[in-house]
Amino acid sequence: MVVTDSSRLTVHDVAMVAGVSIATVSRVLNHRPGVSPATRAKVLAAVERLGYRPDRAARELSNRRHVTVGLCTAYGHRRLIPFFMLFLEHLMEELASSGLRLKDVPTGRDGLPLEPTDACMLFGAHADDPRIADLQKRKVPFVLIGRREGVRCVAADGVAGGRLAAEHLLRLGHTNALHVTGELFSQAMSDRAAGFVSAYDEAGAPRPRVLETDDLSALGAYRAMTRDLATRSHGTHLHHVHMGPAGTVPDRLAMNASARTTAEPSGARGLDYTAVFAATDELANGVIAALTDAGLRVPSDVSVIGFDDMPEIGDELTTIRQDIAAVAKTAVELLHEALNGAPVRGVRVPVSLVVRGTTAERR
Amino acid sequence: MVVTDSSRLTVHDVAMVAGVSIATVSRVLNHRPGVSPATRAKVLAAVERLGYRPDRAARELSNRRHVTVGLCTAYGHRRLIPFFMLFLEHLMEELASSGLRLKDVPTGRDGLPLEPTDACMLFGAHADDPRIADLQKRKVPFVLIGRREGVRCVAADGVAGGRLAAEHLLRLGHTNALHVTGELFSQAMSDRAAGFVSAYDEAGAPRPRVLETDDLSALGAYRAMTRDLATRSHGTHLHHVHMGPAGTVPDRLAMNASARTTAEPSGARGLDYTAVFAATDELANGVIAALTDAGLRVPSDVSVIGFDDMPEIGDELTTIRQDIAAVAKTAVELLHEALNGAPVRGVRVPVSLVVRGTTAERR
DNA sequence: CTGAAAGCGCTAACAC
DNA sequence: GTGTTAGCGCTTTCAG
Repeated sequence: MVVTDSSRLTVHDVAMVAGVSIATVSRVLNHRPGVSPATRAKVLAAVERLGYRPDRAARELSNRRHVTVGLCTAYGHRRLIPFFMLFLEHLMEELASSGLRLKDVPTGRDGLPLEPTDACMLFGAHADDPRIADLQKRKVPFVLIGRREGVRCVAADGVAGGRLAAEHLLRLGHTNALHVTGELFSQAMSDRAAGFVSAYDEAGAPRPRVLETDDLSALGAYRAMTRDLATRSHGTHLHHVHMGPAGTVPDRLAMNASARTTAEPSGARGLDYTAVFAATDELANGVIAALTDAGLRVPSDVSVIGFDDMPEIGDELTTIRQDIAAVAKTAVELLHEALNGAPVRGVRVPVSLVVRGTTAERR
Repeated sequence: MVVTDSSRLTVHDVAMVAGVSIATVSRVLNHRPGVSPATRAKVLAAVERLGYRPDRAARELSNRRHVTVGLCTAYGHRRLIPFFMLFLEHLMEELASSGLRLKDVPTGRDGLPLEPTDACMLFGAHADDPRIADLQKRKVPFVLIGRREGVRCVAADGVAGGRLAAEHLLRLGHTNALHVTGELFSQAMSDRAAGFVSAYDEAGAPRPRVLETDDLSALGAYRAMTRDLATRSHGTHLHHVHMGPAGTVPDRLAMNASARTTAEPSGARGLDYTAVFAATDELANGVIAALTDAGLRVPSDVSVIGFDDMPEIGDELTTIRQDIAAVAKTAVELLHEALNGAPVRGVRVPVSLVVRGTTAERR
């Protein structure tokens, strides 16, 4: 009935190709010391050539000591953020196939795991996240998915992404833009905003207004946009942008980001922008819906660009793609380094612009 | 003799306690034929007494004649539906610990896996889903997460859930209710609606109006509600409810569900309802946001009840809880039955009412 | 430094 | 019916 998968690559295949024993292959794969650089290279070459991926189940079974790694994330919102789920899938895959066992421990309101774990993956750290100090004090090895001086961390390059978005928009003639984002309190959000805004500054274009929402869902963006649209169309009342706690936002952003009004009339309906950069694809979705419901067309009236390149968001959205697989892979490498007490390092994964149908030249 | 690691219970322990061999234990655990009822009972007793749980990794490794089970779901929306992700987690856990390997094969626009798999888990089947016939024709063992005469299926009892919601609302005096739901084309949605509506019918209360949205997200509900609120407040134009293809919706629902207007003035702002039953918690979230943005208070002006009891949705929502773990567990059992060619059966998992803060007595 | 061999916990031939 | 035994793919002593 069921066909056996005889084509499964094993350590034996790799050992054979590399001309070594399976034990050596295993050593190399587990970054174990005591293998000559030459043999190591041979093994890695064989792995590469064969496209070998260790079997997760076998690894788990063999590894007697299970390192459980806890997931520290914002309280109660895990499954509500699709991007996070997507990333998590990659992370679990990487973790599992590197022999580690991800334990999905419940986290308290402070975002820390309620049960003790051998290590931690930290998500969405704030500028002054207390969790980091806590983890350091308790000497729990951890890696931060994000960016932070002096801690082991990895993330997509938000600043570069914001820049790419700005350059794309400017190239299309959108000298007046709006930036819709989550709370700038978050490092990821403020990086993206910083890159975007500074590119506009450097181009000598008016500094984009920043519209923050505390709800990262499409609905959150929709509500914020709709409110903003209503306020703006009256042309008088300035929308109040809620900023994070003082000091957590880069100065260049904190200074009356919302208080500027463009002198020249631009865009449809007297809007002060002709393009929107949303900090995530999901936010972009909400932005587009709000724009559409307000009778504006995308991209002919307003261009919209997102960030992440979530596959589910649709195949029309112009966005900044981040290499989720690479981030996850790096995160796991860093975790191993943490477990082995290697020196701390942070890595930023490059992003790229994906032009699709929601951006167009300014009319 | 093999001395077992004190920390881990194994088949050996069970075999020892039951006074049989490990092979027999394995047979019992895998519902394999050829074990006398007496021995089977002894083994099960031992398992029970020891609290033994088979090791997932070992099972997977040993079961190398992999049965890959594909996931057939709506195209491109997987991660966008939190509830689905939650269910999936349970399902994967069950599948893995029963030795099956869930292969997350990409599905085509028709919802069928693009790569051949040994079996399938089918999600969200429609009344006349072509995928079912296709699977049957190709003789691929499958189980449907949903409800459908004549196929192996399991789901929470939507009809009973709708009923519970109605009874709760009626008990609070809400004789006029609105039902916000996804496309009734979906069996789950129409079951919930049917239970809800028929309970109102039987109570002699006005039949609740049904508001459908093709977007199951909170944003979808928000937009639908907001549009409805705007239309209704003028008190003239009747909102057009889009119904699924003819014949797919129970007659009792299809008949001008939206064409009735209550004679008596009820609720705030001349709304024709004082309570809303949302077909999912996520929809409920959108409904609450829309109500709130329209200046209505929940629950003092309008009561809202959801369905699913998603942990992330917040701890304030009154809802109908479904036992996700039980559904997942049953799904896997059914899949094994399918693999073994056992007779087809369908199971409905009971649901329960969870009263929290979004419902209150009608004023 | 590298290889041979003994399992990790479980399933499934194959014997009895 | 039930027990024996040989692996599943990998890690890891322990020799060489």
